[in-house]
Amino acid sequence: MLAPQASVEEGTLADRASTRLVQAIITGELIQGQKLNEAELTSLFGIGRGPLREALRQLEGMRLVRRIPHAGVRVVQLNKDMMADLYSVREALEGMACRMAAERMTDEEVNTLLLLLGQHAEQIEATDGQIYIQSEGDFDFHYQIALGSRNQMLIDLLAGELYQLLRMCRYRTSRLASRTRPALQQHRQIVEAIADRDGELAEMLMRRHISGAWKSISEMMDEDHDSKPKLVSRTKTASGS
Amino acid sequence: MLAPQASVEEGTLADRASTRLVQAIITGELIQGQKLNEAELTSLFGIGRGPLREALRQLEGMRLVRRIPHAGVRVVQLNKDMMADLYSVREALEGMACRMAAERMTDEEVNTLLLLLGQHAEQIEATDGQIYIQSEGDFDFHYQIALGSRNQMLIDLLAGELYQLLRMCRYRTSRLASRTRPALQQHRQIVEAIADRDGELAEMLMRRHISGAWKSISEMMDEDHDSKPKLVSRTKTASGS
DNA sequence: TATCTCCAGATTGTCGACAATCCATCCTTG
DNA sequence: CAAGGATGGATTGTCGACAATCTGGAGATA
Repeated sequence: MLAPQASVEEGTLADRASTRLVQAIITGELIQGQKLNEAELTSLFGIGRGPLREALRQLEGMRLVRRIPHAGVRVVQLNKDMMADLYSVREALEGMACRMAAERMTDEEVNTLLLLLGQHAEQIEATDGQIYIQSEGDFDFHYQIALGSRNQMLIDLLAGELYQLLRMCRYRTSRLASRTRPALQQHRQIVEAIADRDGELAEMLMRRHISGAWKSISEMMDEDHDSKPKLVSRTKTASGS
Repeated sequence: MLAPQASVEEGTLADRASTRLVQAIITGELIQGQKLNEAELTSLFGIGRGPLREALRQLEGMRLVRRIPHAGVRVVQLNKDMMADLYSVREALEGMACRMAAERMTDEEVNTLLLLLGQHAEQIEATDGQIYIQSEGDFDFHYQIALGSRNQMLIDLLAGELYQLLRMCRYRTSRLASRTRPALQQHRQIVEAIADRDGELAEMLMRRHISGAWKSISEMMDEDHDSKPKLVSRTKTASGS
């Protein structure tokens, strides 16, 4: 279960609880669909219910939990439909971000991207193509491009709520996705287009990169779904409710 | 000032406070940049600080307020950059929504859209082209198209956080935007493309519609900005009681 | 006079206790 | 025995009070 002690000691208790919960949900420490009991969490975190409830409200805004009045909050269920929605939205948003980044990024930022590609290539060689996808935060390729768009709202969306959901997807599908080398190659092409200040091409390549990733993940999920009886889900995979 | 009594009596106090605050911010009852004092709001709403703080966390997630730890929350300042960002994001998102809607909407939904256009035309004639933009909620054209996309994440974004920000923009610029008739004409073309199930064209028309709207608003803001000596100050934004 | 320090008031952050609501179980009743 | 309703426990929603932090100004010192 979750470690009873927080690692950082800065910020308000609500904010700290929020980041801890985000991490716990993304890594799977908190199972999808699991009911989050306030009393348990408060005693676990050693905080009162006030800050905890504020944190939960924040998580609700990030779509990481679903809250039903008088019935508690549950960790979100990442079904295939939701992931498809996420990748579609990312395709539109990151495509735009990529075009803007090509137009607005400084040369230094482009160099940073190139450096990133080098590091990723090394990681792939060192781990034989396993953990490329796991790179996070400042080191994430897509994150850097979002920053380059200079569109704060876009940055907030891609680096905030949608990014957390994406990390959640990656954690659940990392054992499936083994297409790190083609991904790296596509990243190279994208950076090349950005370096050439070719916004149109950069957008197109990014969109293709994301839709291709989804196609690959989608297929692998189907195979995985067939082989295993899968965890407890609602009656049908179709759009619920 | 805000009315001291809530109109609806359902849901938790936090949720009710949230919707009231959203409304107050959008309509300008709460001035942009204004500091939100918890004590004032609690006595005004007749609720405790717990629910109020939860509501404020929620508003923060919608980008309607900015919170600084130990320094309180302020209503967001809608400057031109932020509005430009919003319209860019909308262009990408609504463009995609429009394409998906053309592919996925039922014929009944398309008919609903046509009906909407008729109502809007009537309103324009009745008010001589004034209040078309103000239509909201279920009756909003863009909202209906978002619903037609069948992408829940897209719907949440466009009908949720981004929609509130858009309404806020509209309230601030309604006196400027008098291009209701060309907008209606563009809406007609979009519905036509959707009815023809031509997703590509529908997307393109929607993107052009939104970017055109922004260009118009942007120019009018510049003119308005020149005529007046600016009224937004960074400090001491008179927290009038 | 300008600047620094320190204090008091105000505001935000946090906690514990109480009230309202929901859920599962058991009991009654046909 | 099945169906419906009552009941107790658990959980969420809410409030008031206390602690931590910030802000603004008064006063001292160079």
